[in-house]
Amino acid sequence: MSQSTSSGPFISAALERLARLMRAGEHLEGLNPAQWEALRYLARANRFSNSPGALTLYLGATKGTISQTVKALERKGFVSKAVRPGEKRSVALHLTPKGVAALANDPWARLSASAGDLGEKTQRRLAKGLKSLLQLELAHGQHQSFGQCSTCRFFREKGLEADASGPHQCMLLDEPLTPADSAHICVEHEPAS
Amino acid sequence: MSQSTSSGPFISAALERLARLMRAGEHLEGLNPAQWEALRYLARANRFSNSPGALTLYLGATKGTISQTVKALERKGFVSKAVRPGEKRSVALHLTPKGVAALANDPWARLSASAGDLGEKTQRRLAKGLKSLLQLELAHGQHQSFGQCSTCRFFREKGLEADASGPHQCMLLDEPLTPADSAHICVEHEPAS
DNA sequence: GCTAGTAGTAGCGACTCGCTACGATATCCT
DNA sequence: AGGATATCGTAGCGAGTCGCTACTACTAGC
Repeated sequence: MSQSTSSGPFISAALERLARLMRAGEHLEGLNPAQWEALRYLARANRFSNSPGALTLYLGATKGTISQTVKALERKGFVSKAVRPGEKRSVALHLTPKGVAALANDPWARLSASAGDLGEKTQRRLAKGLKSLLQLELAHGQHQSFGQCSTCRFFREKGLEADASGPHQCMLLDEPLTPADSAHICVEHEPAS
Repeated sequence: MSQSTSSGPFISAALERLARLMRAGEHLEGLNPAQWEALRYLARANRFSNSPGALTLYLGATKGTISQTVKALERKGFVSKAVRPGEKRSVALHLTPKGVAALANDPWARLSASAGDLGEKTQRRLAKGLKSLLQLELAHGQHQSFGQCSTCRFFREKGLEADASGPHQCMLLDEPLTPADSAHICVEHEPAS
């Protein structure tokens, strides 16, 4: 387990405080922290992943909570609902123009910018460390990884066989993938070996 | 500002999700996330910093919110209140034995342990990156740094002049500091140049 | 001693969040 | 086909967060 010279306690303390302060600064645009989280997710989710259920898995919350949050976002005009083609139980969530516009004021985007000022080497190391830590946590809690298609074990590049339907393929859902699909994150993602 | 090859977006996304999942796992021991945050702070705060006001600054919340959270912790028996000597307006908060015991099940302590498994170099780099990011964020939001005495510009080592009152001195409050005081975090902390 | 200023509390309204129960669709198994 | 079973989402409850605006109690400056 943990080592004697570990900076583990410092890491978790810094992480906790940083997250807390970001959260406290998220009462903007008429949204609250939970609603920002949902909005950011929907901006990054591909067309297989823009459902309340996927959002539930991503945030580690319960269906009821997410249902309420989505309802609030819809009422405020940041998100619209549509029936998912071929699956009448499910709902497809999309950002409205107002929702997209709101993301320009996302407090976390400012943090991204701050991170960009850090020096390239520091950034890469920080990113690597966070990735490792997140992976450990995901594994521990049995959570989905929600990565991009290109890092998924079900992703197949069509290469020369590429046709009009899209350059790549998802071997799990048996669906063609547009570049846009692949650039976003997916509920079904499983890391490639 | 941010550079073209920046991993800033990945960093903030990983940070956000990690924090969210930790938060979702914090409904334990009859406590909720806000109460855990307060409990952890009080375990780390020195005797100048165990007040509702300091907690307010640390968490970036408002006095009213903290008042409620503290009341809940007191009702549940994790925290006790006492009048602060020489300042009748203020309240000194202390963990009860039950409060100390609860921290053994702190979900974030598990993350500390996970971090300890990361490899020493990765840990140090992660810690350094987080420290830089947190400092940027603190500066941006005009927040207190809440560091340990040894890194504070008001800290003075007494060295040979040390007496029974304690080995070191706080030049701001003009108070002797025990080793325990110095090992905890302080509201009044200002980083040394 | 009067006036600011500071520490903390009280109560309101909007909201989160886990929970249980529920309706609607989908799938599986004879 | 038809019924059991599972999945997707919602409704409503209760406890609690959280920002806000008073408000009380104490302290300090002049």
